[in-house]
Amino acid sequence: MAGSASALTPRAREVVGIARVLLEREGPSGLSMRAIAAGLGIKAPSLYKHVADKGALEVALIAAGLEEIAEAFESATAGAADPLSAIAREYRRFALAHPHLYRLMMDRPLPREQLPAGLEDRAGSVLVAAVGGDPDRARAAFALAHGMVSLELNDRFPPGADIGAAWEAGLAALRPPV
Amino acid sequence: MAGSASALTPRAREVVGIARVLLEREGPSGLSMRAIAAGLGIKAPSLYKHVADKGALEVALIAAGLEEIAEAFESATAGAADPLSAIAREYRRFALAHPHLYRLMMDRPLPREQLPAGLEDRAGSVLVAAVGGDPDRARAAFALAHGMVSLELNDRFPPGADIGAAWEAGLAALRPPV
DNA sequence: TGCGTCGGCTAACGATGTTAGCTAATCTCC
DNA sequence: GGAGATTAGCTAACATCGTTAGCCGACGCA
Repeated sequence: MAGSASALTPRAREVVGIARVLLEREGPSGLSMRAIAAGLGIKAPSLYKHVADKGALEVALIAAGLEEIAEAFESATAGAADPLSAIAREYRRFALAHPHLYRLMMDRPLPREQLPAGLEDRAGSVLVAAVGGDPDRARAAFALAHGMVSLELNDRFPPGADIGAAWEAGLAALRPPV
Repeated sequence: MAGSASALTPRAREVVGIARVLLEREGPSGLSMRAIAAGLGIKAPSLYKHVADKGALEVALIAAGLEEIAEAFESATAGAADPLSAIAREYRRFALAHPHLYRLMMDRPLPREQLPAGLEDRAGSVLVAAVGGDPDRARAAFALAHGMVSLELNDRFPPGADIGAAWEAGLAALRPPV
């Protein structure tokens, strides 16, 4: 019985909704309990009637993000000629569209116990298939993708680097052999 | 004239030294100005006589970490038969030995202006050579390495995953062609 | 001797997450 | 319909955080 998103009361879902907007619009420093409360027209302490603490709120955001990624993977690979590239495209698109959420999701240990069961495997199994069935290659591909977007979001490549070409170089190396 | 580590006064270097110990031992939440000051037997406001603010202190830690990595790369590739594997080994070793410092270094945009000039390129050029000269492959290798250690540090691989095998799968794909 | 810089100090401010305890409204049930 | 319980808000407050202002003693040096 992990506290999954569906276990949230309607008002709690509003809280998470505002939190999401604030995080995406103003970054992590804008995600304060007082700001979230203000977005709902209430005061900060009242939030604790709906959410255990800020950590639980973040877990809800993480779970929502993971679900969006899993759905994107599933629909992108359905009948795709090159599923690995399709996944890579979706992964990068998500990270660039939601940079603060992506960091919140990835820059800390996974709170497995508090996540809906099976969520983690959903995205994983699609990737294993796309890479040809080898879980080690799938993990390398996961690392490549996470590393690429993480470095891109944190402005780690030298100015002028052709990030698309770097992606293609990595994917070409990891694409399943014919 | 970026404020490089060598531009620090001796007392400031002590401050950074305590900060490093605190960060590595207690994690980012243990890295407070008051705790650093206590480690020196003084009070927090006195720190500002030696360091501009907490951000500058973090930049000093980041610069120190980058220098250590660059040195490790250089000595590990000197005359190595398989330089790419040597770099990968050093990279992972550093990240696992200093997880909190690694996160501090990587989980944010690079403060290029405040870093000693050339520091960034030092590690980069070694990697480009190790991968066979193609900068795109070098960036993919960088992403692979950062992704692998980031996922490992954040406990992102399923329990029981053979992380060494995943590394090898990725490196094998990116190793320069004979 | 006197002046200036250096490196401490205390007091305080504003922001953060969070708790305790109150209250008004609403729901449930006899 | 009235009584009790639950819900969902509130104010006040606390500890902790980074940081600033302003004071003061010790030391170097002319």
